[in-house]
Amino acid sequence: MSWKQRARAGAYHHGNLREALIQAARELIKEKGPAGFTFADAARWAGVSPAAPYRHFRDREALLADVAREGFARFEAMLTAGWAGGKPDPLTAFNNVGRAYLAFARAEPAYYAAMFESGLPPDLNPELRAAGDRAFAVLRGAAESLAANLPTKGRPPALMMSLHLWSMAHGIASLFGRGDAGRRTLPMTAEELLESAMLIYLQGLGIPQKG
Amino acid sequence: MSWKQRARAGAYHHGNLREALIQAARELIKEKGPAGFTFADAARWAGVSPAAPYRHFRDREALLADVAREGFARFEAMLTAGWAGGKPDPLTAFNNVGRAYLAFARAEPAYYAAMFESGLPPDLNPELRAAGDRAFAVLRGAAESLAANLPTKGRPPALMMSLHLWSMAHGIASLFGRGDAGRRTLPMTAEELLESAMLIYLQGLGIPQKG
DNA sequence: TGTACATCAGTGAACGCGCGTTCACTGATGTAC
DNA sequence: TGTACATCAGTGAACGCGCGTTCACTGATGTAC
Repeated sequence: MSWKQRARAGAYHHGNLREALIQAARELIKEKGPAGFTFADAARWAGVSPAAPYRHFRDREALLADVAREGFARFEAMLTAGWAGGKPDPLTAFNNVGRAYLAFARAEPAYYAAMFESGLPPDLNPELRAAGDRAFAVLRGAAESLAANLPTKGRPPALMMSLHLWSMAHGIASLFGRGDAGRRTLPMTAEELLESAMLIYLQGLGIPQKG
Repeated sequence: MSWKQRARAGAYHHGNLREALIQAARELIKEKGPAGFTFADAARWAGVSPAAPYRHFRDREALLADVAREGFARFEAMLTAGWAGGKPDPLTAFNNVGRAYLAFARAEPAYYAAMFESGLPPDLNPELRAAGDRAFAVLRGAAESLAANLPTKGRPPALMMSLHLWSMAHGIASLFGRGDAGRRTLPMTAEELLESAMLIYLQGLGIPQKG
């Protein structure tokens, strides 16, 4: 019978309020943007009193930072899956990382906004910064594998190549590939735009295209 | 003496409150982000009563949209100046458009944020949309001039090339070249990153580099 | 050139509202013995 | 296995505050004659 008592009484101790608040923030950010939610909002969404969130987060910004941190972790996982250890070949896998970037931005507009458009200064929050760096490291690893196949002469540093990929994917995602109302319409898909850019870029690097 | 009376009494009729409010919004956005200012804030900054802004803007969002619209107009002017009619040659001028993009983002973080990160849906405000299109038209014109010098065979559409430039410049500016606290540090300048990317990209298009 | 009047652009007081935050509290849970 | 106690995670009432918005108003400006 104790489980039954728990189920009834469970309303008091929420059990996992911390995660519920992050989930609430995501929901509210998706609807109204990173600026469009309040601490009280999140509490209401999670079904607790307005004082409850203070048990878990110092303030609204701390909650927002945790959403961003969690977002970077999922982002990292998605990029890693896109890379797939360089399979079937580094060139294809490199392109797949770009596609994963776009897929994440579209599927998770709330995480994306918290990560990149919330105004949180990346350099002032070490944990957040570290989470972002781990995600970027995936891009860098991919660029390094790809660079290894290039002729040494005139080869750009892998770090730079990874920053090129990051910037291009980020620009396309922010302008044309977002999952919220800020998206600009385009006479092609975001994926096609990225793929065409990568094609020309890789050609410039001297990487032979598949025929 | 009438000028003196004006100077004293001028406090009543502000004279150019509309512009003053836009200026106030820019100042406040620069400090605290697009979400970080209120209608009352702007009025206070401009030195008028909290009811005064209603004579000029329906609400906060209308003011924000006007900031963005004005921003796009200045952006367009800056890109046009960068292009400089394709002088000294289309290739150099094309790169200069990219530099102008970065320069604007760095020099005008408030405009940039209002234009691209305020959450205003671009497709729901025709005037705003038109202002953005005019700015983009500069990129497109530049890409068309550049494309005219390319071998016809395998040449990508100029529209696509201009979208590539836009996305890359935007990605770099948003991540590494912004003028506010959201900037990520980088082991090179944003300009160097853009230039290196363009170099590879143009090589991929078969455009001979200058030696 | 002067006067009367309409219009415009601001005032300032007032309001209801929701937010952030604090506080003493209490119900539920975990643990020592 | 049961009991006492400490700790934890929530309540709910309260507060001060600033915001958005309305309102009747008034000072300044422009214009007709």
